[in-house]
Amino acid sequence: MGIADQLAVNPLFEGLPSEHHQTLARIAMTRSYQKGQMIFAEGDEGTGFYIIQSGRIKVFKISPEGKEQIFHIFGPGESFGEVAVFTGQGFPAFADADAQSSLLFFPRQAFVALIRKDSSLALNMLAVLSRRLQKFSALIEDLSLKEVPARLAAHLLYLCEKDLDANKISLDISKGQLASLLGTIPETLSRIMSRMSRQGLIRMKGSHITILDRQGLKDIATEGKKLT
Amino acid sequence: MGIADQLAVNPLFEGLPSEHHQTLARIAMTRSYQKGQMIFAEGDEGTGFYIIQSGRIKVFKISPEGKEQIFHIFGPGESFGEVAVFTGQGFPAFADADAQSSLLFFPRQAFVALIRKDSSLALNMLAVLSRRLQKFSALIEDLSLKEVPARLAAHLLYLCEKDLDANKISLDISKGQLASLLGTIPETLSRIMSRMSRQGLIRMKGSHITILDRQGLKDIATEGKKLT
DNA sequence: AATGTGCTTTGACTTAAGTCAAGGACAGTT
DNA sequence: AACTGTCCTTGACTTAAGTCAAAGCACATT
Repeated sequence: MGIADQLAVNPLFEGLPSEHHQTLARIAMTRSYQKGQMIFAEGDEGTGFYIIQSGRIKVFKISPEGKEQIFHIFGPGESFGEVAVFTGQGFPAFADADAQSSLLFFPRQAFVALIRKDSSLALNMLAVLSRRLQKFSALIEDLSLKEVPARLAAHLLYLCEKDLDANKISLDISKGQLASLLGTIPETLSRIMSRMSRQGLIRMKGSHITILDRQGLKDIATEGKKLT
Repeated sequence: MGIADQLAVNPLFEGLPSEHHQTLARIAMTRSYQKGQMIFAEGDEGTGFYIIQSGRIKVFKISPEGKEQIFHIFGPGESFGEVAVFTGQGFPAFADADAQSSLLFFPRQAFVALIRKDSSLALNMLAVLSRRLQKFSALIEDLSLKEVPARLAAHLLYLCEKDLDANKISLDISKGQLASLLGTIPETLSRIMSRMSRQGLIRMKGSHITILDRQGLKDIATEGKKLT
């Protein structure tokens, strides 16, 4: 499949005339990254943004003490780094490859020129950024208003819905990373998961989790219901 | 000053041809709100967005237990509620008037039609949303990676820079609201402020704060330095 | 089968921050 | 000047979650 065809099915570019996909494909540059390799650092000049062809990218921040908060883990078809393109300031976070990855890089100048010509592209971009803003709202809400069990419960339900709709989840990230995504540390996550198991809410076997009591999890996630 | 003239100096609309300011002025509707009056609730359908002419608007979420996290307090010239316009989903948070306010409301349909015609408007909107995304990143970082003294120190330094550059700050919001903006509660904020006073970092008199040791605050805000 | 390396779990302890409850301070009103 | 409501502060206590340290597991390699 050519690059233009990949772009045609991306939310950012869908609905655009196909000659624009051609143009986009021409300005895009393919870049490969090893697992663990850094893509950009916080504060780096934002010279463009990325779309993931394959692999997985982690976007995160680090505290002075070295603790890491993962903002998002992006997979194939998703884009990241757009914010710096439009603010003109540096990247607001770090990004590195969580696995061997292949990315498309869109240089800022060329992309802005394109967006100026095609308002559908602009609207698509606005939709993508708006949705990201919504996700961030949810994350802020969770971090400040809910405790860890609620965040975990919500996340498990989310995974369950988006993946296969059954009650089985298989984590594709390590529990340490999940902890960081939830704004906590592995020890705390581990303890809470075993409490949930003990109460019959979930069953755990390695990276395989089965949801046993969906309603119970919902109560913890949304109502103020406590995990004893 | 006519509405079109106000719009001309707004970041969202600057640089646009003046006939567009006329058009925008025509689709905008003026709305007034009493202090404490709700503008929209979380989940409400996003039929448009707002620009503040005068007054002050609070955007926030509420936990099931009733605790409130303020996301942002917007003042004259700032806009809010744009996200719902582009996602098509409901508003992701609550908004109410923190003081008697006068707003301009831009209905979604008409605005999207306009943005479709003028890519400069789209780019301005992208810049505004991107900047908001950056702010959210900072808030997430603070909430999950820093403790309250660091957040407070950072906020005081921020206020000091944006307002008059002297070392005097006068809070224009209540300390209770400041607590919520920092993701904590009034009691905790109060204790930390008095610790900072005791250590000679700041002087406090009502809603007037003087920064005595800028470097000391910086150390607490950015380095992992503790407040004893 | 044995070794090692990197996750994950568990336990004992510490700590930051929240809760509850009681005073103060202050501004506006009568 | 006394009253009232609101906001702010302080104190004693509780609790969620982080730290540190030690096993335990699991999987890959030799």
